Amino acid sequence: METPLLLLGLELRCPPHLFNTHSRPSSSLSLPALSLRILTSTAATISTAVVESPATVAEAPRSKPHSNFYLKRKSAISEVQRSSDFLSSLHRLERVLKVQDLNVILRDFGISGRWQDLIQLFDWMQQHGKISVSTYSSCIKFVGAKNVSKALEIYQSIPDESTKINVYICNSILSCLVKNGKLDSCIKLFDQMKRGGLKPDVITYNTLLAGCIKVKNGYPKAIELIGELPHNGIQMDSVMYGTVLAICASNGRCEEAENFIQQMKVEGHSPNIYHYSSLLNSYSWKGDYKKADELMTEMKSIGLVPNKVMMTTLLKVYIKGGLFDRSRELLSELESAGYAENEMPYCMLMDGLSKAGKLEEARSIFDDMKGKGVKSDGYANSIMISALCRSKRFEEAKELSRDSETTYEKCDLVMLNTMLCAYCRAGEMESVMRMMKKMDEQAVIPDYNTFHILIKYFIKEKLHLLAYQTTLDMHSKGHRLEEELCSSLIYHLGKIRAPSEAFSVYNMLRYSKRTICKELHEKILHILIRGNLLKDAYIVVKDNAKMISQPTLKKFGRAFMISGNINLVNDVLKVLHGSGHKIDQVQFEIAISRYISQPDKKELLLQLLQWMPGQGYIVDSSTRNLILKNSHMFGRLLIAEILSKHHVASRPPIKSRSEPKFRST
DNA sequence: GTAGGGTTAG
Repeated sequence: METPLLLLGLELRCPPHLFNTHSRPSSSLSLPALSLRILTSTAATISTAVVESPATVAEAPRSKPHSNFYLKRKSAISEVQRSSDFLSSLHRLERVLKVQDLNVILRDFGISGRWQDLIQLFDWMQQHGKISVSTYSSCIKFVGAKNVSKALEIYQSIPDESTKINVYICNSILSCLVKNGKLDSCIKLFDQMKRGGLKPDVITYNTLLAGCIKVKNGYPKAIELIGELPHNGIQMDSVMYGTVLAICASNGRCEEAENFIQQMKVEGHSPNIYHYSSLLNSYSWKGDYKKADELMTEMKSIGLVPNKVMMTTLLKVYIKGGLFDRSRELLSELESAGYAENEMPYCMLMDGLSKAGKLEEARSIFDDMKGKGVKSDGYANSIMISALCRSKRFEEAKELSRDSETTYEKCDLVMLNTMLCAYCRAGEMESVMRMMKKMDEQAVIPDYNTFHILIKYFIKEKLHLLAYQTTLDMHSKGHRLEEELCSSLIYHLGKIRAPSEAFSVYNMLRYSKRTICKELHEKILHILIRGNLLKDAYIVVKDNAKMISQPTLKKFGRAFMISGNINLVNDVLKVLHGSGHKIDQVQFEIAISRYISQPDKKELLLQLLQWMPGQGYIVDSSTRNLILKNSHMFGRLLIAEILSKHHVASRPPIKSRSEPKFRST
């Protein structure tokens, strides 16, 4: 709910024209970026020199006594920080405190979580014109950690266009968006900033890249961003290689990860434990334990000691590679190193074993873990419940769910879903309802899985209308519907004579932009015809005629001729014919007799009769007689003229006259 | 006087 609102908010609050300024940042403002670039891209000797000089400058004042004014400012800062009514202290010390002093206080408020004070101070600084670039960047950083839209509001409130494209401020707001998982809006804003004249630096790009790590489609986006670097004169640094490697790893691109490691070595950066961790993680996708072992050897040879993350990741590789004996050994190593104090590595192994069909071995890890008193938040139980369900041991799964409910007060969505699933599979209606109530009470927002589990269960319990309601709910919450489940629901709704509900499910599926299987059109068509929802049936036919079988089209055509909306009869016939379907005589007969019984539709009858010969159709003799008998209603002359065309058309063409010769005898 | 990186079970 919050996401779309926020995204919309961004667009509303950042109309493009605000960014279309052509002002450029002053040269002094881009200096920090320049010095960073020097720091990161030059040889170690130079960078040492650059780093050392500010350090000596900073130490210099210590030998000299501080000026009176400096000491006054210092004490003013701490007075405001400690004051119970800081606004009045501020008012009193207004003349002493410089902008940078206020910034110090602002950051202090941010670090100690005094949000209200931070906002008040920021407002005060704005009102008194004591505001700088640092004020904005710090304020956005701290506010954004709690409230992104407020941070965006602050960013948008910056009156000066050139300040708005200050790289520090831009990095700060972009980082806020990334940290809140709003990569799309982040990229949008970034593009606007660039158009406004922002000169992004290495940190800007790294911030954006960090946003690509855990999103789907993050890899191509990252590659695109990396492609922009040369154009902006930016060299990748060690941190950026770390980010990029993490992206490769989370997308299973191990070859690309290897290439980046190679490239960074060539550029003179030596990989650290983070770089190696990501490379190792990239091997976990295919469970490439051979490469993982080689990597561990290389890493140790250059003196890096594997840490908890590294060893846990290695465990993941072994599990994925199906090396369960070595996984158990490694788990023991983690235990003795003190790296298995929480349930995570046990969970990984249990899950891997259960997915490999080794339920008993998973169970033994689970019991082992419980016996050791490993700290658990309930995930281990949840994995075990899933494992039991996977092996269709629903009674045990249900028992363990009960157990989890009493042991763990707090349940997250995944745990709730797992228990819900267990109760559904075991057919425990009461418990299912209890879980739903629990979710409601804890204000847990159901996800795709929750809906899927419930719908499947309701269908199983023949609560088809409830399943339908839940599907509507699922759809309205923006979740993708699954075809197989919908198809089953459509079938059952058809059976219980709920054709409009069935059609609504069909439409939700159809308009969620996916290609759906051919049989579904046919299935819904039968339901609609049986339910006499012929106008809806017509829509299905019109859009999918090519995918529907001839007998079903025929069935539809006849049903429509008999009781479909008379004004649509000609359209239906044209659509059927246009799809390549050969309309049979019976359909024309029914249509025409209906027209005759409703003289006010005579125009439609004339249109139909005029249309038929051109498509190779003629009326049969009984229909012809019927028309002639009623021709006074249409004008005898006109009817005679039209029917004469039917007569001509009824004669076989010259070519086919010779056919009987071949066919007979 | 401001901004940036790695692993994790369901």
